[in-house]
Amino acid sequence: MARPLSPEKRSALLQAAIHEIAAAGLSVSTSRIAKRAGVAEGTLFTYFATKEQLLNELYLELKVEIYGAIHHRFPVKGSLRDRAWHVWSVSLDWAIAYPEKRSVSMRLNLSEVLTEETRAKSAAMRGEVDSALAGVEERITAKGLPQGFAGSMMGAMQDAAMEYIAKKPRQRESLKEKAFDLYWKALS
Amino acid sequence: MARPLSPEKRSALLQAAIHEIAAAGLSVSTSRIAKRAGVAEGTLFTYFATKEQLLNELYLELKVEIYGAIHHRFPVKGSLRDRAWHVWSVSLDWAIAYPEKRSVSMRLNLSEVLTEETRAKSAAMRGEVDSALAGVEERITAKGLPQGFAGSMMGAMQDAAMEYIAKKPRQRESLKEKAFDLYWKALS
Amino acid sequence: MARPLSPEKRSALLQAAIHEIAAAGLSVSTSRIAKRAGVAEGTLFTYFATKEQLLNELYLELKVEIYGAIHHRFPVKGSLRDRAWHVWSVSLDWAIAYPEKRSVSMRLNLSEVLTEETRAKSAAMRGEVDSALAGVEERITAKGLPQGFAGSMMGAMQDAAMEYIAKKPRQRESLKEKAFDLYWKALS
Amino acid sequence: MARPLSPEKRSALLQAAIHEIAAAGLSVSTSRIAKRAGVAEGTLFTYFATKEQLLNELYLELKVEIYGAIHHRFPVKGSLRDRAWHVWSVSLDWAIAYPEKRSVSMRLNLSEVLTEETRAKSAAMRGEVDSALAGVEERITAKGLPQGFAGSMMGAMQDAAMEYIAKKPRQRESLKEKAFDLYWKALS
DNA sequence: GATGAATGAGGTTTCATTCAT
DNA sequence: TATGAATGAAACCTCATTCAT
Repeated sequence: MARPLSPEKRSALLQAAIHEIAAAGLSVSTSRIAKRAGVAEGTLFTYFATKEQLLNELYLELKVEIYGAIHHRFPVKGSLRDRAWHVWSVSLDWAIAYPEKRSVSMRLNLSEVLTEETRAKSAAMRGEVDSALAGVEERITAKGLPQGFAGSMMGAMQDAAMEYIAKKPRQRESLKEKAFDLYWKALS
Repeated sequence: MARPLSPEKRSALLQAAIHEIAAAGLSVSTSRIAKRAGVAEGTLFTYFATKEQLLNELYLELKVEIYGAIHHRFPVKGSLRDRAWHVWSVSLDWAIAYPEKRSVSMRLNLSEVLTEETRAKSAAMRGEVDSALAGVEERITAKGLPQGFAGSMMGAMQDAAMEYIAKKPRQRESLKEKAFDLYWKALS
Repeated sequence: MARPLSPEKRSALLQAAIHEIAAAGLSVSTSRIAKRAGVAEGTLFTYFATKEQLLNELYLELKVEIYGAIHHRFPVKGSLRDRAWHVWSVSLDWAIAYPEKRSVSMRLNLSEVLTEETRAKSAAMRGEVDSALAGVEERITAKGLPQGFAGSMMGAMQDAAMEYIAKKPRQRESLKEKAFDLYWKALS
Repeated sequence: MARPLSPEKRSALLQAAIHEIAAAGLSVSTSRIAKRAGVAEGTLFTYFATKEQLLNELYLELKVEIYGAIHHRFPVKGSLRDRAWHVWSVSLDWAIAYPEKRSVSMRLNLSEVLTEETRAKSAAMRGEVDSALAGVEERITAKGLPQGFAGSMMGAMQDAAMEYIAKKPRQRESLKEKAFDLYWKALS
């Protein structure tokens, strides 16, 4: 093998894509991404066959990252509330720590570039988390709401929380907890 | 001015933009929009100076529409819960009735094309609704959460509800109510 | 209609394509063609949707031209030899007069860009000429050679003649006649 | 020189070029040729400095092959007709046996990639054959046609014959002979 | 005002060639 | 020598916008 594909370059390209997309949307040019990554225009295409592929891989990379963080030190034996809190806390922390990644993830999710395959893989990852919070779903379904609603609701409430935490980063922990309390109360 | 600008054409253009953007994203070409509206490419630019302006006006139009719907038959003298329910119900109905408009609105909101001015106007309209639900915000702030959080939370929870109502349209009213119950419980 | 598509521009583009392709092959860039035609790069694509389409239309245009020339003053009542001579003479004159067109026509014919449709249309035009020379084909088939061979042979012998006429333009008429004599002798 | 250039690889590259060019034209990428030859992209350039050089060498290789076949068992002492028949027969057989090579040879001949040097070398080879058929040329020049015309005419008539032999391979020998008869009659 | 041809900058992608390994 | 990643020029085509009609 002459020169192996460099994982650093691949990372640099994905990272560059994150910055550029967060700043200017999914319509950023591949040449800007390449330039920011410090590689030639053509090089981008030795790592990702098309722009669309780059975007799909980027989305999965982000999902792997967030779900990986959730799985890390997951309180398997904790109470239901403990487990829900873990998911809430970790994913909110991630969104706060990496606002660009969160922005890119949301944009991709709303876009038309994600393939069925990508969506399926992403759903599979989400499924693992959902099953870890099975009890929450049960409470929801007991109320006559559909399976999965609790998860969506958490995502939705986190979006709301994010907005305010971004404005007042100092009160971060306090806001995180208070918003979670609301969430938990709704389910109880 | 020989022939005045025709309101019908303006509407047709906005309507066409909604269809096209919902189907293919904000990157649809102005020529597609014009074609769908049944006018010439150039005509679009006599109604909107630039594509960006078209998009901004479209966003405001959508906001005017939804807030107008909310104001219509608003139960000014109703209980706080009644008023909250009215907002919840009307906006959810609108989102269900016009999924394309909702999609376009969300896309625009996440994009970089909205000007400060547009965002400000939109916020002003939202403010009117918020003040109609002043009591809700008070409850929230009493808990130490920031002003506006209740509104964001409603939007977020509606997004979650939407997703499921779209899947099971028959249970629409039931789901709407149950999801609202959760919302209300969180605030109580 | 705002500004109608200008036949002059279309012609200029086709003419420019002829010059450029004759000089540098089918791989000339659309931008060179546009530049030579004196129009903007993008304009080429308002006249021809793709480069491939430009090439196909160009081929047909050339075929129409040559077959049109053959049909003009065709000696319908002349002897078989007269008619064969007419075809021979006119097509050779055309090739001599427009060496670039001839070159482009040959290149296109050997290329992979011509669609089935284009080939079919071209064959239909050729068919008309063939039937005007029906007697020639009969002689050929009587010898056990396949239908169409006489036509191909004429084309082939003209190619050979062309080469030398190009070198000695002064002897043009003489060479034309002598080469035709060879052709006619082969068939007699 | 540690490892000498491998003749097998050189051959494989030329062979691969033939297949690819016959299928997709002279614009095939060097990387496709290399892949088909089973070598790395870069390796192609240790055997041929540029793509242009590869093409020129390929053309000469094909010419060497065909003229070599003609020289093989050439009936030096045969009658003029015998010698002409030998050339006719061998070259037509070759074209039938290797349609891809024939196609590539024609494409290269019509292209702009052949250098003066290549054309000169090719002409020199052709010259040898021509002189072996000196008598034929004499007949032609006696008629007032230029030196070389007989050879060109043979090529041209072979092209015509090829077309039909390809369609009816079974009648190959018969068609070969009949077409040669026409050729010979024209010259007599 | 309405039309749609004209414009040319800019987008994605390909490719011959170089060069680190 | 062989490899294939790296390069960046150049290709085809799209598009927002202008402007002659």
